[in-house]
Parts: sequence; C-alpha cells; structure tokens
Amino acid sequence: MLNPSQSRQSCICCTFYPFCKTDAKNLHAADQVNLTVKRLRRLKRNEILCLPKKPFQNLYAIQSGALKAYQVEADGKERIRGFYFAGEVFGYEAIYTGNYLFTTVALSETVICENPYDNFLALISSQPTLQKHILYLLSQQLNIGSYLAATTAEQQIAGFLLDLSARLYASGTPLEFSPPMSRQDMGNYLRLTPETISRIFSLLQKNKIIAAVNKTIRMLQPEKLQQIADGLLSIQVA
Amino acid sequence: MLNPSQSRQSCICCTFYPFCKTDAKNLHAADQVNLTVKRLRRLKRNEILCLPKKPFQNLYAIQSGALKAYQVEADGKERIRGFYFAGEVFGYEAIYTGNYLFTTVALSETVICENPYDNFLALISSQPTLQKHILYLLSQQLNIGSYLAATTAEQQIAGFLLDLSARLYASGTPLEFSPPMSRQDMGNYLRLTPETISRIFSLLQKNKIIAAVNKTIRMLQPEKLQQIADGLLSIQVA
DNA sequence: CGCTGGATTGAGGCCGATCAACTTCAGTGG
DNA sequence: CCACTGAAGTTGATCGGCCTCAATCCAGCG
Repeated sequence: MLNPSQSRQSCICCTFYPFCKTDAKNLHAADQVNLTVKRLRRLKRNEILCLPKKPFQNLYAIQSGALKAYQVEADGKERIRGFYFAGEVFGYEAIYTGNYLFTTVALSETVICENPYDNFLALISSQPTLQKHILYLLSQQLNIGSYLAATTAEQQIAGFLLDLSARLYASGTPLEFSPPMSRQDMGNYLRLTPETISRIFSLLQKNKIIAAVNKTIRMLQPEKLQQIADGLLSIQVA
Repeated sequence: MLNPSQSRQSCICCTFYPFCKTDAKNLHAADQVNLTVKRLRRLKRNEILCLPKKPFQNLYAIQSGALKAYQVEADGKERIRGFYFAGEVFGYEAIYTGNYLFTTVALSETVICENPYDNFLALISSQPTLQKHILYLLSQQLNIGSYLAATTAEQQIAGFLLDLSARLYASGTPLEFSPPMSRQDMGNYLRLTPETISRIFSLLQKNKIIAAVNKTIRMLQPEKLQQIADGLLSIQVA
C-alpha cells in the first residue's frame, strides 16, 4: 500500500495517488475527467467542512492536517464520532444515508481533495487497482476504534494512543507524536471526562510508560501500553 | 434498494440479486464466471464459519439466519464485535488486514453464499450498479453500532433494540421480533452485564414500553424507545 | 421427575462522573 | 516586556451507576 509517512503537500503523496494523477504528462482519459471535477481545498483551524443533513456529494481525501466529525445529539450535547488524518478518506458513512451525518471541522490547518462521488464511481470503475485500494481504505475504517469496545478507561486510552501513533505518522519516530485534538475531545470520543483522561495520563507518566512534554507525547514503553490496552496490565496507582 | 423483507431461501432474494444471477436463462459472461466459484452453504446453530488469522479469501452474503463475530481478547475473555443478519455481508473488515479477525459462528440455522474476493472484485468491476450497491452496504456497516457510543446503559439498550428491529425485518410487523442472541451476548456486545440487560428489560416492561413474551420482543412505544436512545427520556424506576 | 443453563432479582463495592479549586498556558493589548 | 484574561488542563473530594457476587426462578429436555 501507499506509504503515508511522506509529506502530503501535493497530489503525489495523496492516498489516491497514482490513481488520481494531475501531472499533465501522465494524463490518461480517465484522469482527464477526474482533473476537471476534483478540487483542492485548504481549511483553516476550526473551519467547517460539512454539516449534517447536507446531501452527500463528495468524498474527501485528506492530504495533510486532521478532521473531527461530531454529532449534536438530541439532548444538545456534542458527541465526537471520529477523527480523520492525512492519508485517510472522509465521507464513506454518508453513502448509506445519502446525507452527511456529522458536523466536520478541521482541527488544524488542513488540505483536502474534494472528489464528487459520481466522478469517484466512474474513476474506480475504470481502474480496478483503485477500486481495490478504496475497498482497502473502507475496510480500514471498519477496523478503527476497536478500543472503543474496551471496558475500562485505561484500556481505552492506551488503545487510543496506540491508534494515534499508527495513524499520525509523526515525521520522525512513530513513538512520538502530537495529538491534534484537546483532552476534552479525546474524552468526548472515548466517552470519558477530561478529568479522567488527565488522571490516567498522569498515572502513565508516573509509571514511565509515556512522557508528555508540551503537546507532544512520547511512548516510552509501547509494549506496556499494548498490554494495558489488552487488559493484561493495570497501571500502578502508588 | 433491495427489499430484504422477502424470504431468502434462494438467490432471487439475496442482497446481491440481481447482480449475481444463477438463473441459467439470464446468464451473461460475467455471471458465468461467478457461477463457477460462488457456493451456497448451510450452517447449523453454533457452527463456526471462520476463525481469526485465517487468510481472507471470501465474502459471505447472508441469505437467512444470523451470525455473531467475536474475538478472544488477550485476557482470554470473549468479546462480541458484531452481529450479522440476512441481507447483510460479512467479511469486509478482513480486507484491510488480509486475515479474518473474528471467530464467526451461526446463531441459528443460517444460509450463506460464499463469494471469493477475487471473483467479487471482478464481478463488481464489470457491473457498476453492483459496485454502487456494495459501497452502499459497506457504508451501512460503518453506520451500525452508533448506539455503542451512548453513555448510559438504557440508551445503549434502547438503541440496540431499535437497531435489531430495523435489521431483523420480522416477517410481519417490524415492531415485533425475536433476537437470535442470548442476554449474555447482548451484554457482551454492549459492554454491559447480563444482569444489567435483564434489569433494564424489566423496567422497560413495567413502563409498558416493550413487552417480552417467551423470546419475542414487541415494541409497544417505539417513539419512547427512540427518546430513551437519544437521551431525552429516562426510564421511571418506581 | 430432576437436571441444567439461562434469566431474573437482590445487596454491597468500585470505577468513573460530578463538582469545585487551582494551575498552566495562549492570546491580547497596554 | 509584562499584566490581563479566558480557556484548557490538573488535582482533590464526593456521588452515583454499573459491576460483582450470590440466591432464586424458570424453561427446555432427557
């Protein structure tokens, strides 16, 4: 599969590349079609990408940055349903309902490629390799968030950190990364309060399992983090 | 989309029909290919369909019955990751990892259509309508289990019941259905104990919101169930 | 009829939520 | 550069919902 650890400032590092070329020299007929309809967009922090009940039209390939998708529940509370990072695609859920379900905002400066679904269908029909890649990406989405099924807070948080490190691909070592979302957002997503997040982060630091300096998290003992996520290890309180 | 309320004893009512015909009179070239590889299988109750780490090869279209997919966690406990009913497709998650992740067993007598993935890819490449339908089904899977994000037990259970009623399509009214899984399985899936499931079922009955006779559940006030799922209403304890 | 496993009901304990105080930090303007 | 401000993060004390453990009930079945 594609290597998402590269910089994603241009199409050449997009998750759809090389199926969705824009280099003029490489254009085929199908790419020509594609070129006319897709559109690069740059979102500022907190800028809204889409709103719920908006008719589904586009899939979005994230080139850099991060998105958060949330619903406003009937009781008025915000509930975060997912985060989307560079190399991933947002919008699949809306195929089923025909409308976007979530309010989606950029967590930081974010570059996305807007791809109309009709065009997308035509594109993957003409390119079996791309079709396979798309199904792969969709399958990935089905697998994300498995740690949400965990029962204890420390299991969920450990799983979340491991997931982040795998999906964020910090430039250097994957053991160090900067979550683009607030503790509040983490807690909301994991159905935990920011207080609980904070407490467990503190315990993880006291046990030298992670180190948090500024906004950066370094995993000192990822294997222990995995054990915690698996329910094989509990954090020492003392 | 297809109407899953029909009986599903033959291909004519499969979720892939009419894309995946077996009627000799309607065979096209692509169908011929398909005919040679797909295979109907009948599973007995508790019969295992697939095991974790088995290389991914087939997608399974469920014609009748129900499947439960679970993992055995590192700590040895069983954790149910999903239920699959007639008209749905099982196996998408495995595309990403290349191996099946779950132990999958039949909850009752179940008829499935085994479809090799390579053949599946070829099939949908040749049939844009089917491709669209597949993406629709995949998107549906992404939307299932949204009630798992709820915070309270009664919200989750109410959401689960509404989900069941929509996906089980009981022959007569959708307000009455028979969950094919035990309380234990429900609780495991929702991260609740069977005791909690039982208690809340009792409360729902005392409040005349549902009626449970034998294994059958009848929703007396589905709108209240929806309100509970949405966090707008709490069950009266008295 | 008794056996067996699931379902139900009750009593007490623990984990995470709630509420509140304090600290840290980013952003702003003097 | 520093003071001010408001939001985010941390830490502590208390509360409540769900889990745990246990007893009982019940349906299915030989």
